[in-house]
Amino acid sequence: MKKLVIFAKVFSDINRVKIIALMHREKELCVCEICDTLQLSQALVSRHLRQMRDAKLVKTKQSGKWIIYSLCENEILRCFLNTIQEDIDKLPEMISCTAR
Amino acid sequence: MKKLVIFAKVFSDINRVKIIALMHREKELCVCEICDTLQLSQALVSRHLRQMRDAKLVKTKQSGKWIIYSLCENEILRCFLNTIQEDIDKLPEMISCTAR
DNA sequence: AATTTATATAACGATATTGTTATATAATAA
DNA sequence: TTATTATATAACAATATCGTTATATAAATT
Repeated sequence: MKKLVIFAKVFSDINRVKIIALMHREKELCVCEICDTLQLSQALVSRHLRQMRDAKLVKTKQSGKWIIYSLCENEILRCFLNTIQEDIDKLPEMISCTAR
Repeated sequence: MKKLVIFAKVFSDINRVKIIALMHREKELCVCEICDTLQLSQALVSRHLRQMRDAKLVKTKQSGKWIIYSLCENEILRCFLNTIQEDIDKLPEMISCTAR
């Protein structure tokens, strides 16, 4: 129940849901790709990612100067994602990090 | 996506999740049964129920001076509930409204 | 070594949410 | 009609959250 509440908190913000949806579609993303694609400030995205990481919803790996984020495998998350399948198609087109 | 966010907001508070879990187990509840069973103040329960009603997660019917609350049928809700099946068994024993 | 680039964090004001206490409303019982 | 009971709402302080701006850190490039 506590875990559900922690996850629900993550899903209770539209920008975090967009980030999760994008991450689901693209599998792996660096921070600047999220900022550029969703048109959100770097500081905001960084903090949202931190919250998602604290909730153990995303994991990271370093690749040079980039931090690559991806979703963790999780039943609650899978269930959540099922409910927004149509919205995932409506996400903006990916703006890739060309430097990478 | 908006609907998921609205629902997630409801699920982002432990007391609301408890109310929903109890309602799932008991099907129909008046406000005082929720207060007594979960040991929460009437004003607090009343406001939580309002939020859940605004999110169209619960419906009500009047029965004399009691307002009977029950869950709406809903895919996202069903999915949420699946993730907390074990916790539902751990909920406190029902304190029924004897006057009713 | 100095600069640039990617990301994280701190500080801030604005707003939202929580739980409480007090009060209002509305149905029933006396 | 008055009192009681069930529920809703308003007002409040405490705390949390959001998005912003400014700054820190750390890797890579020059």
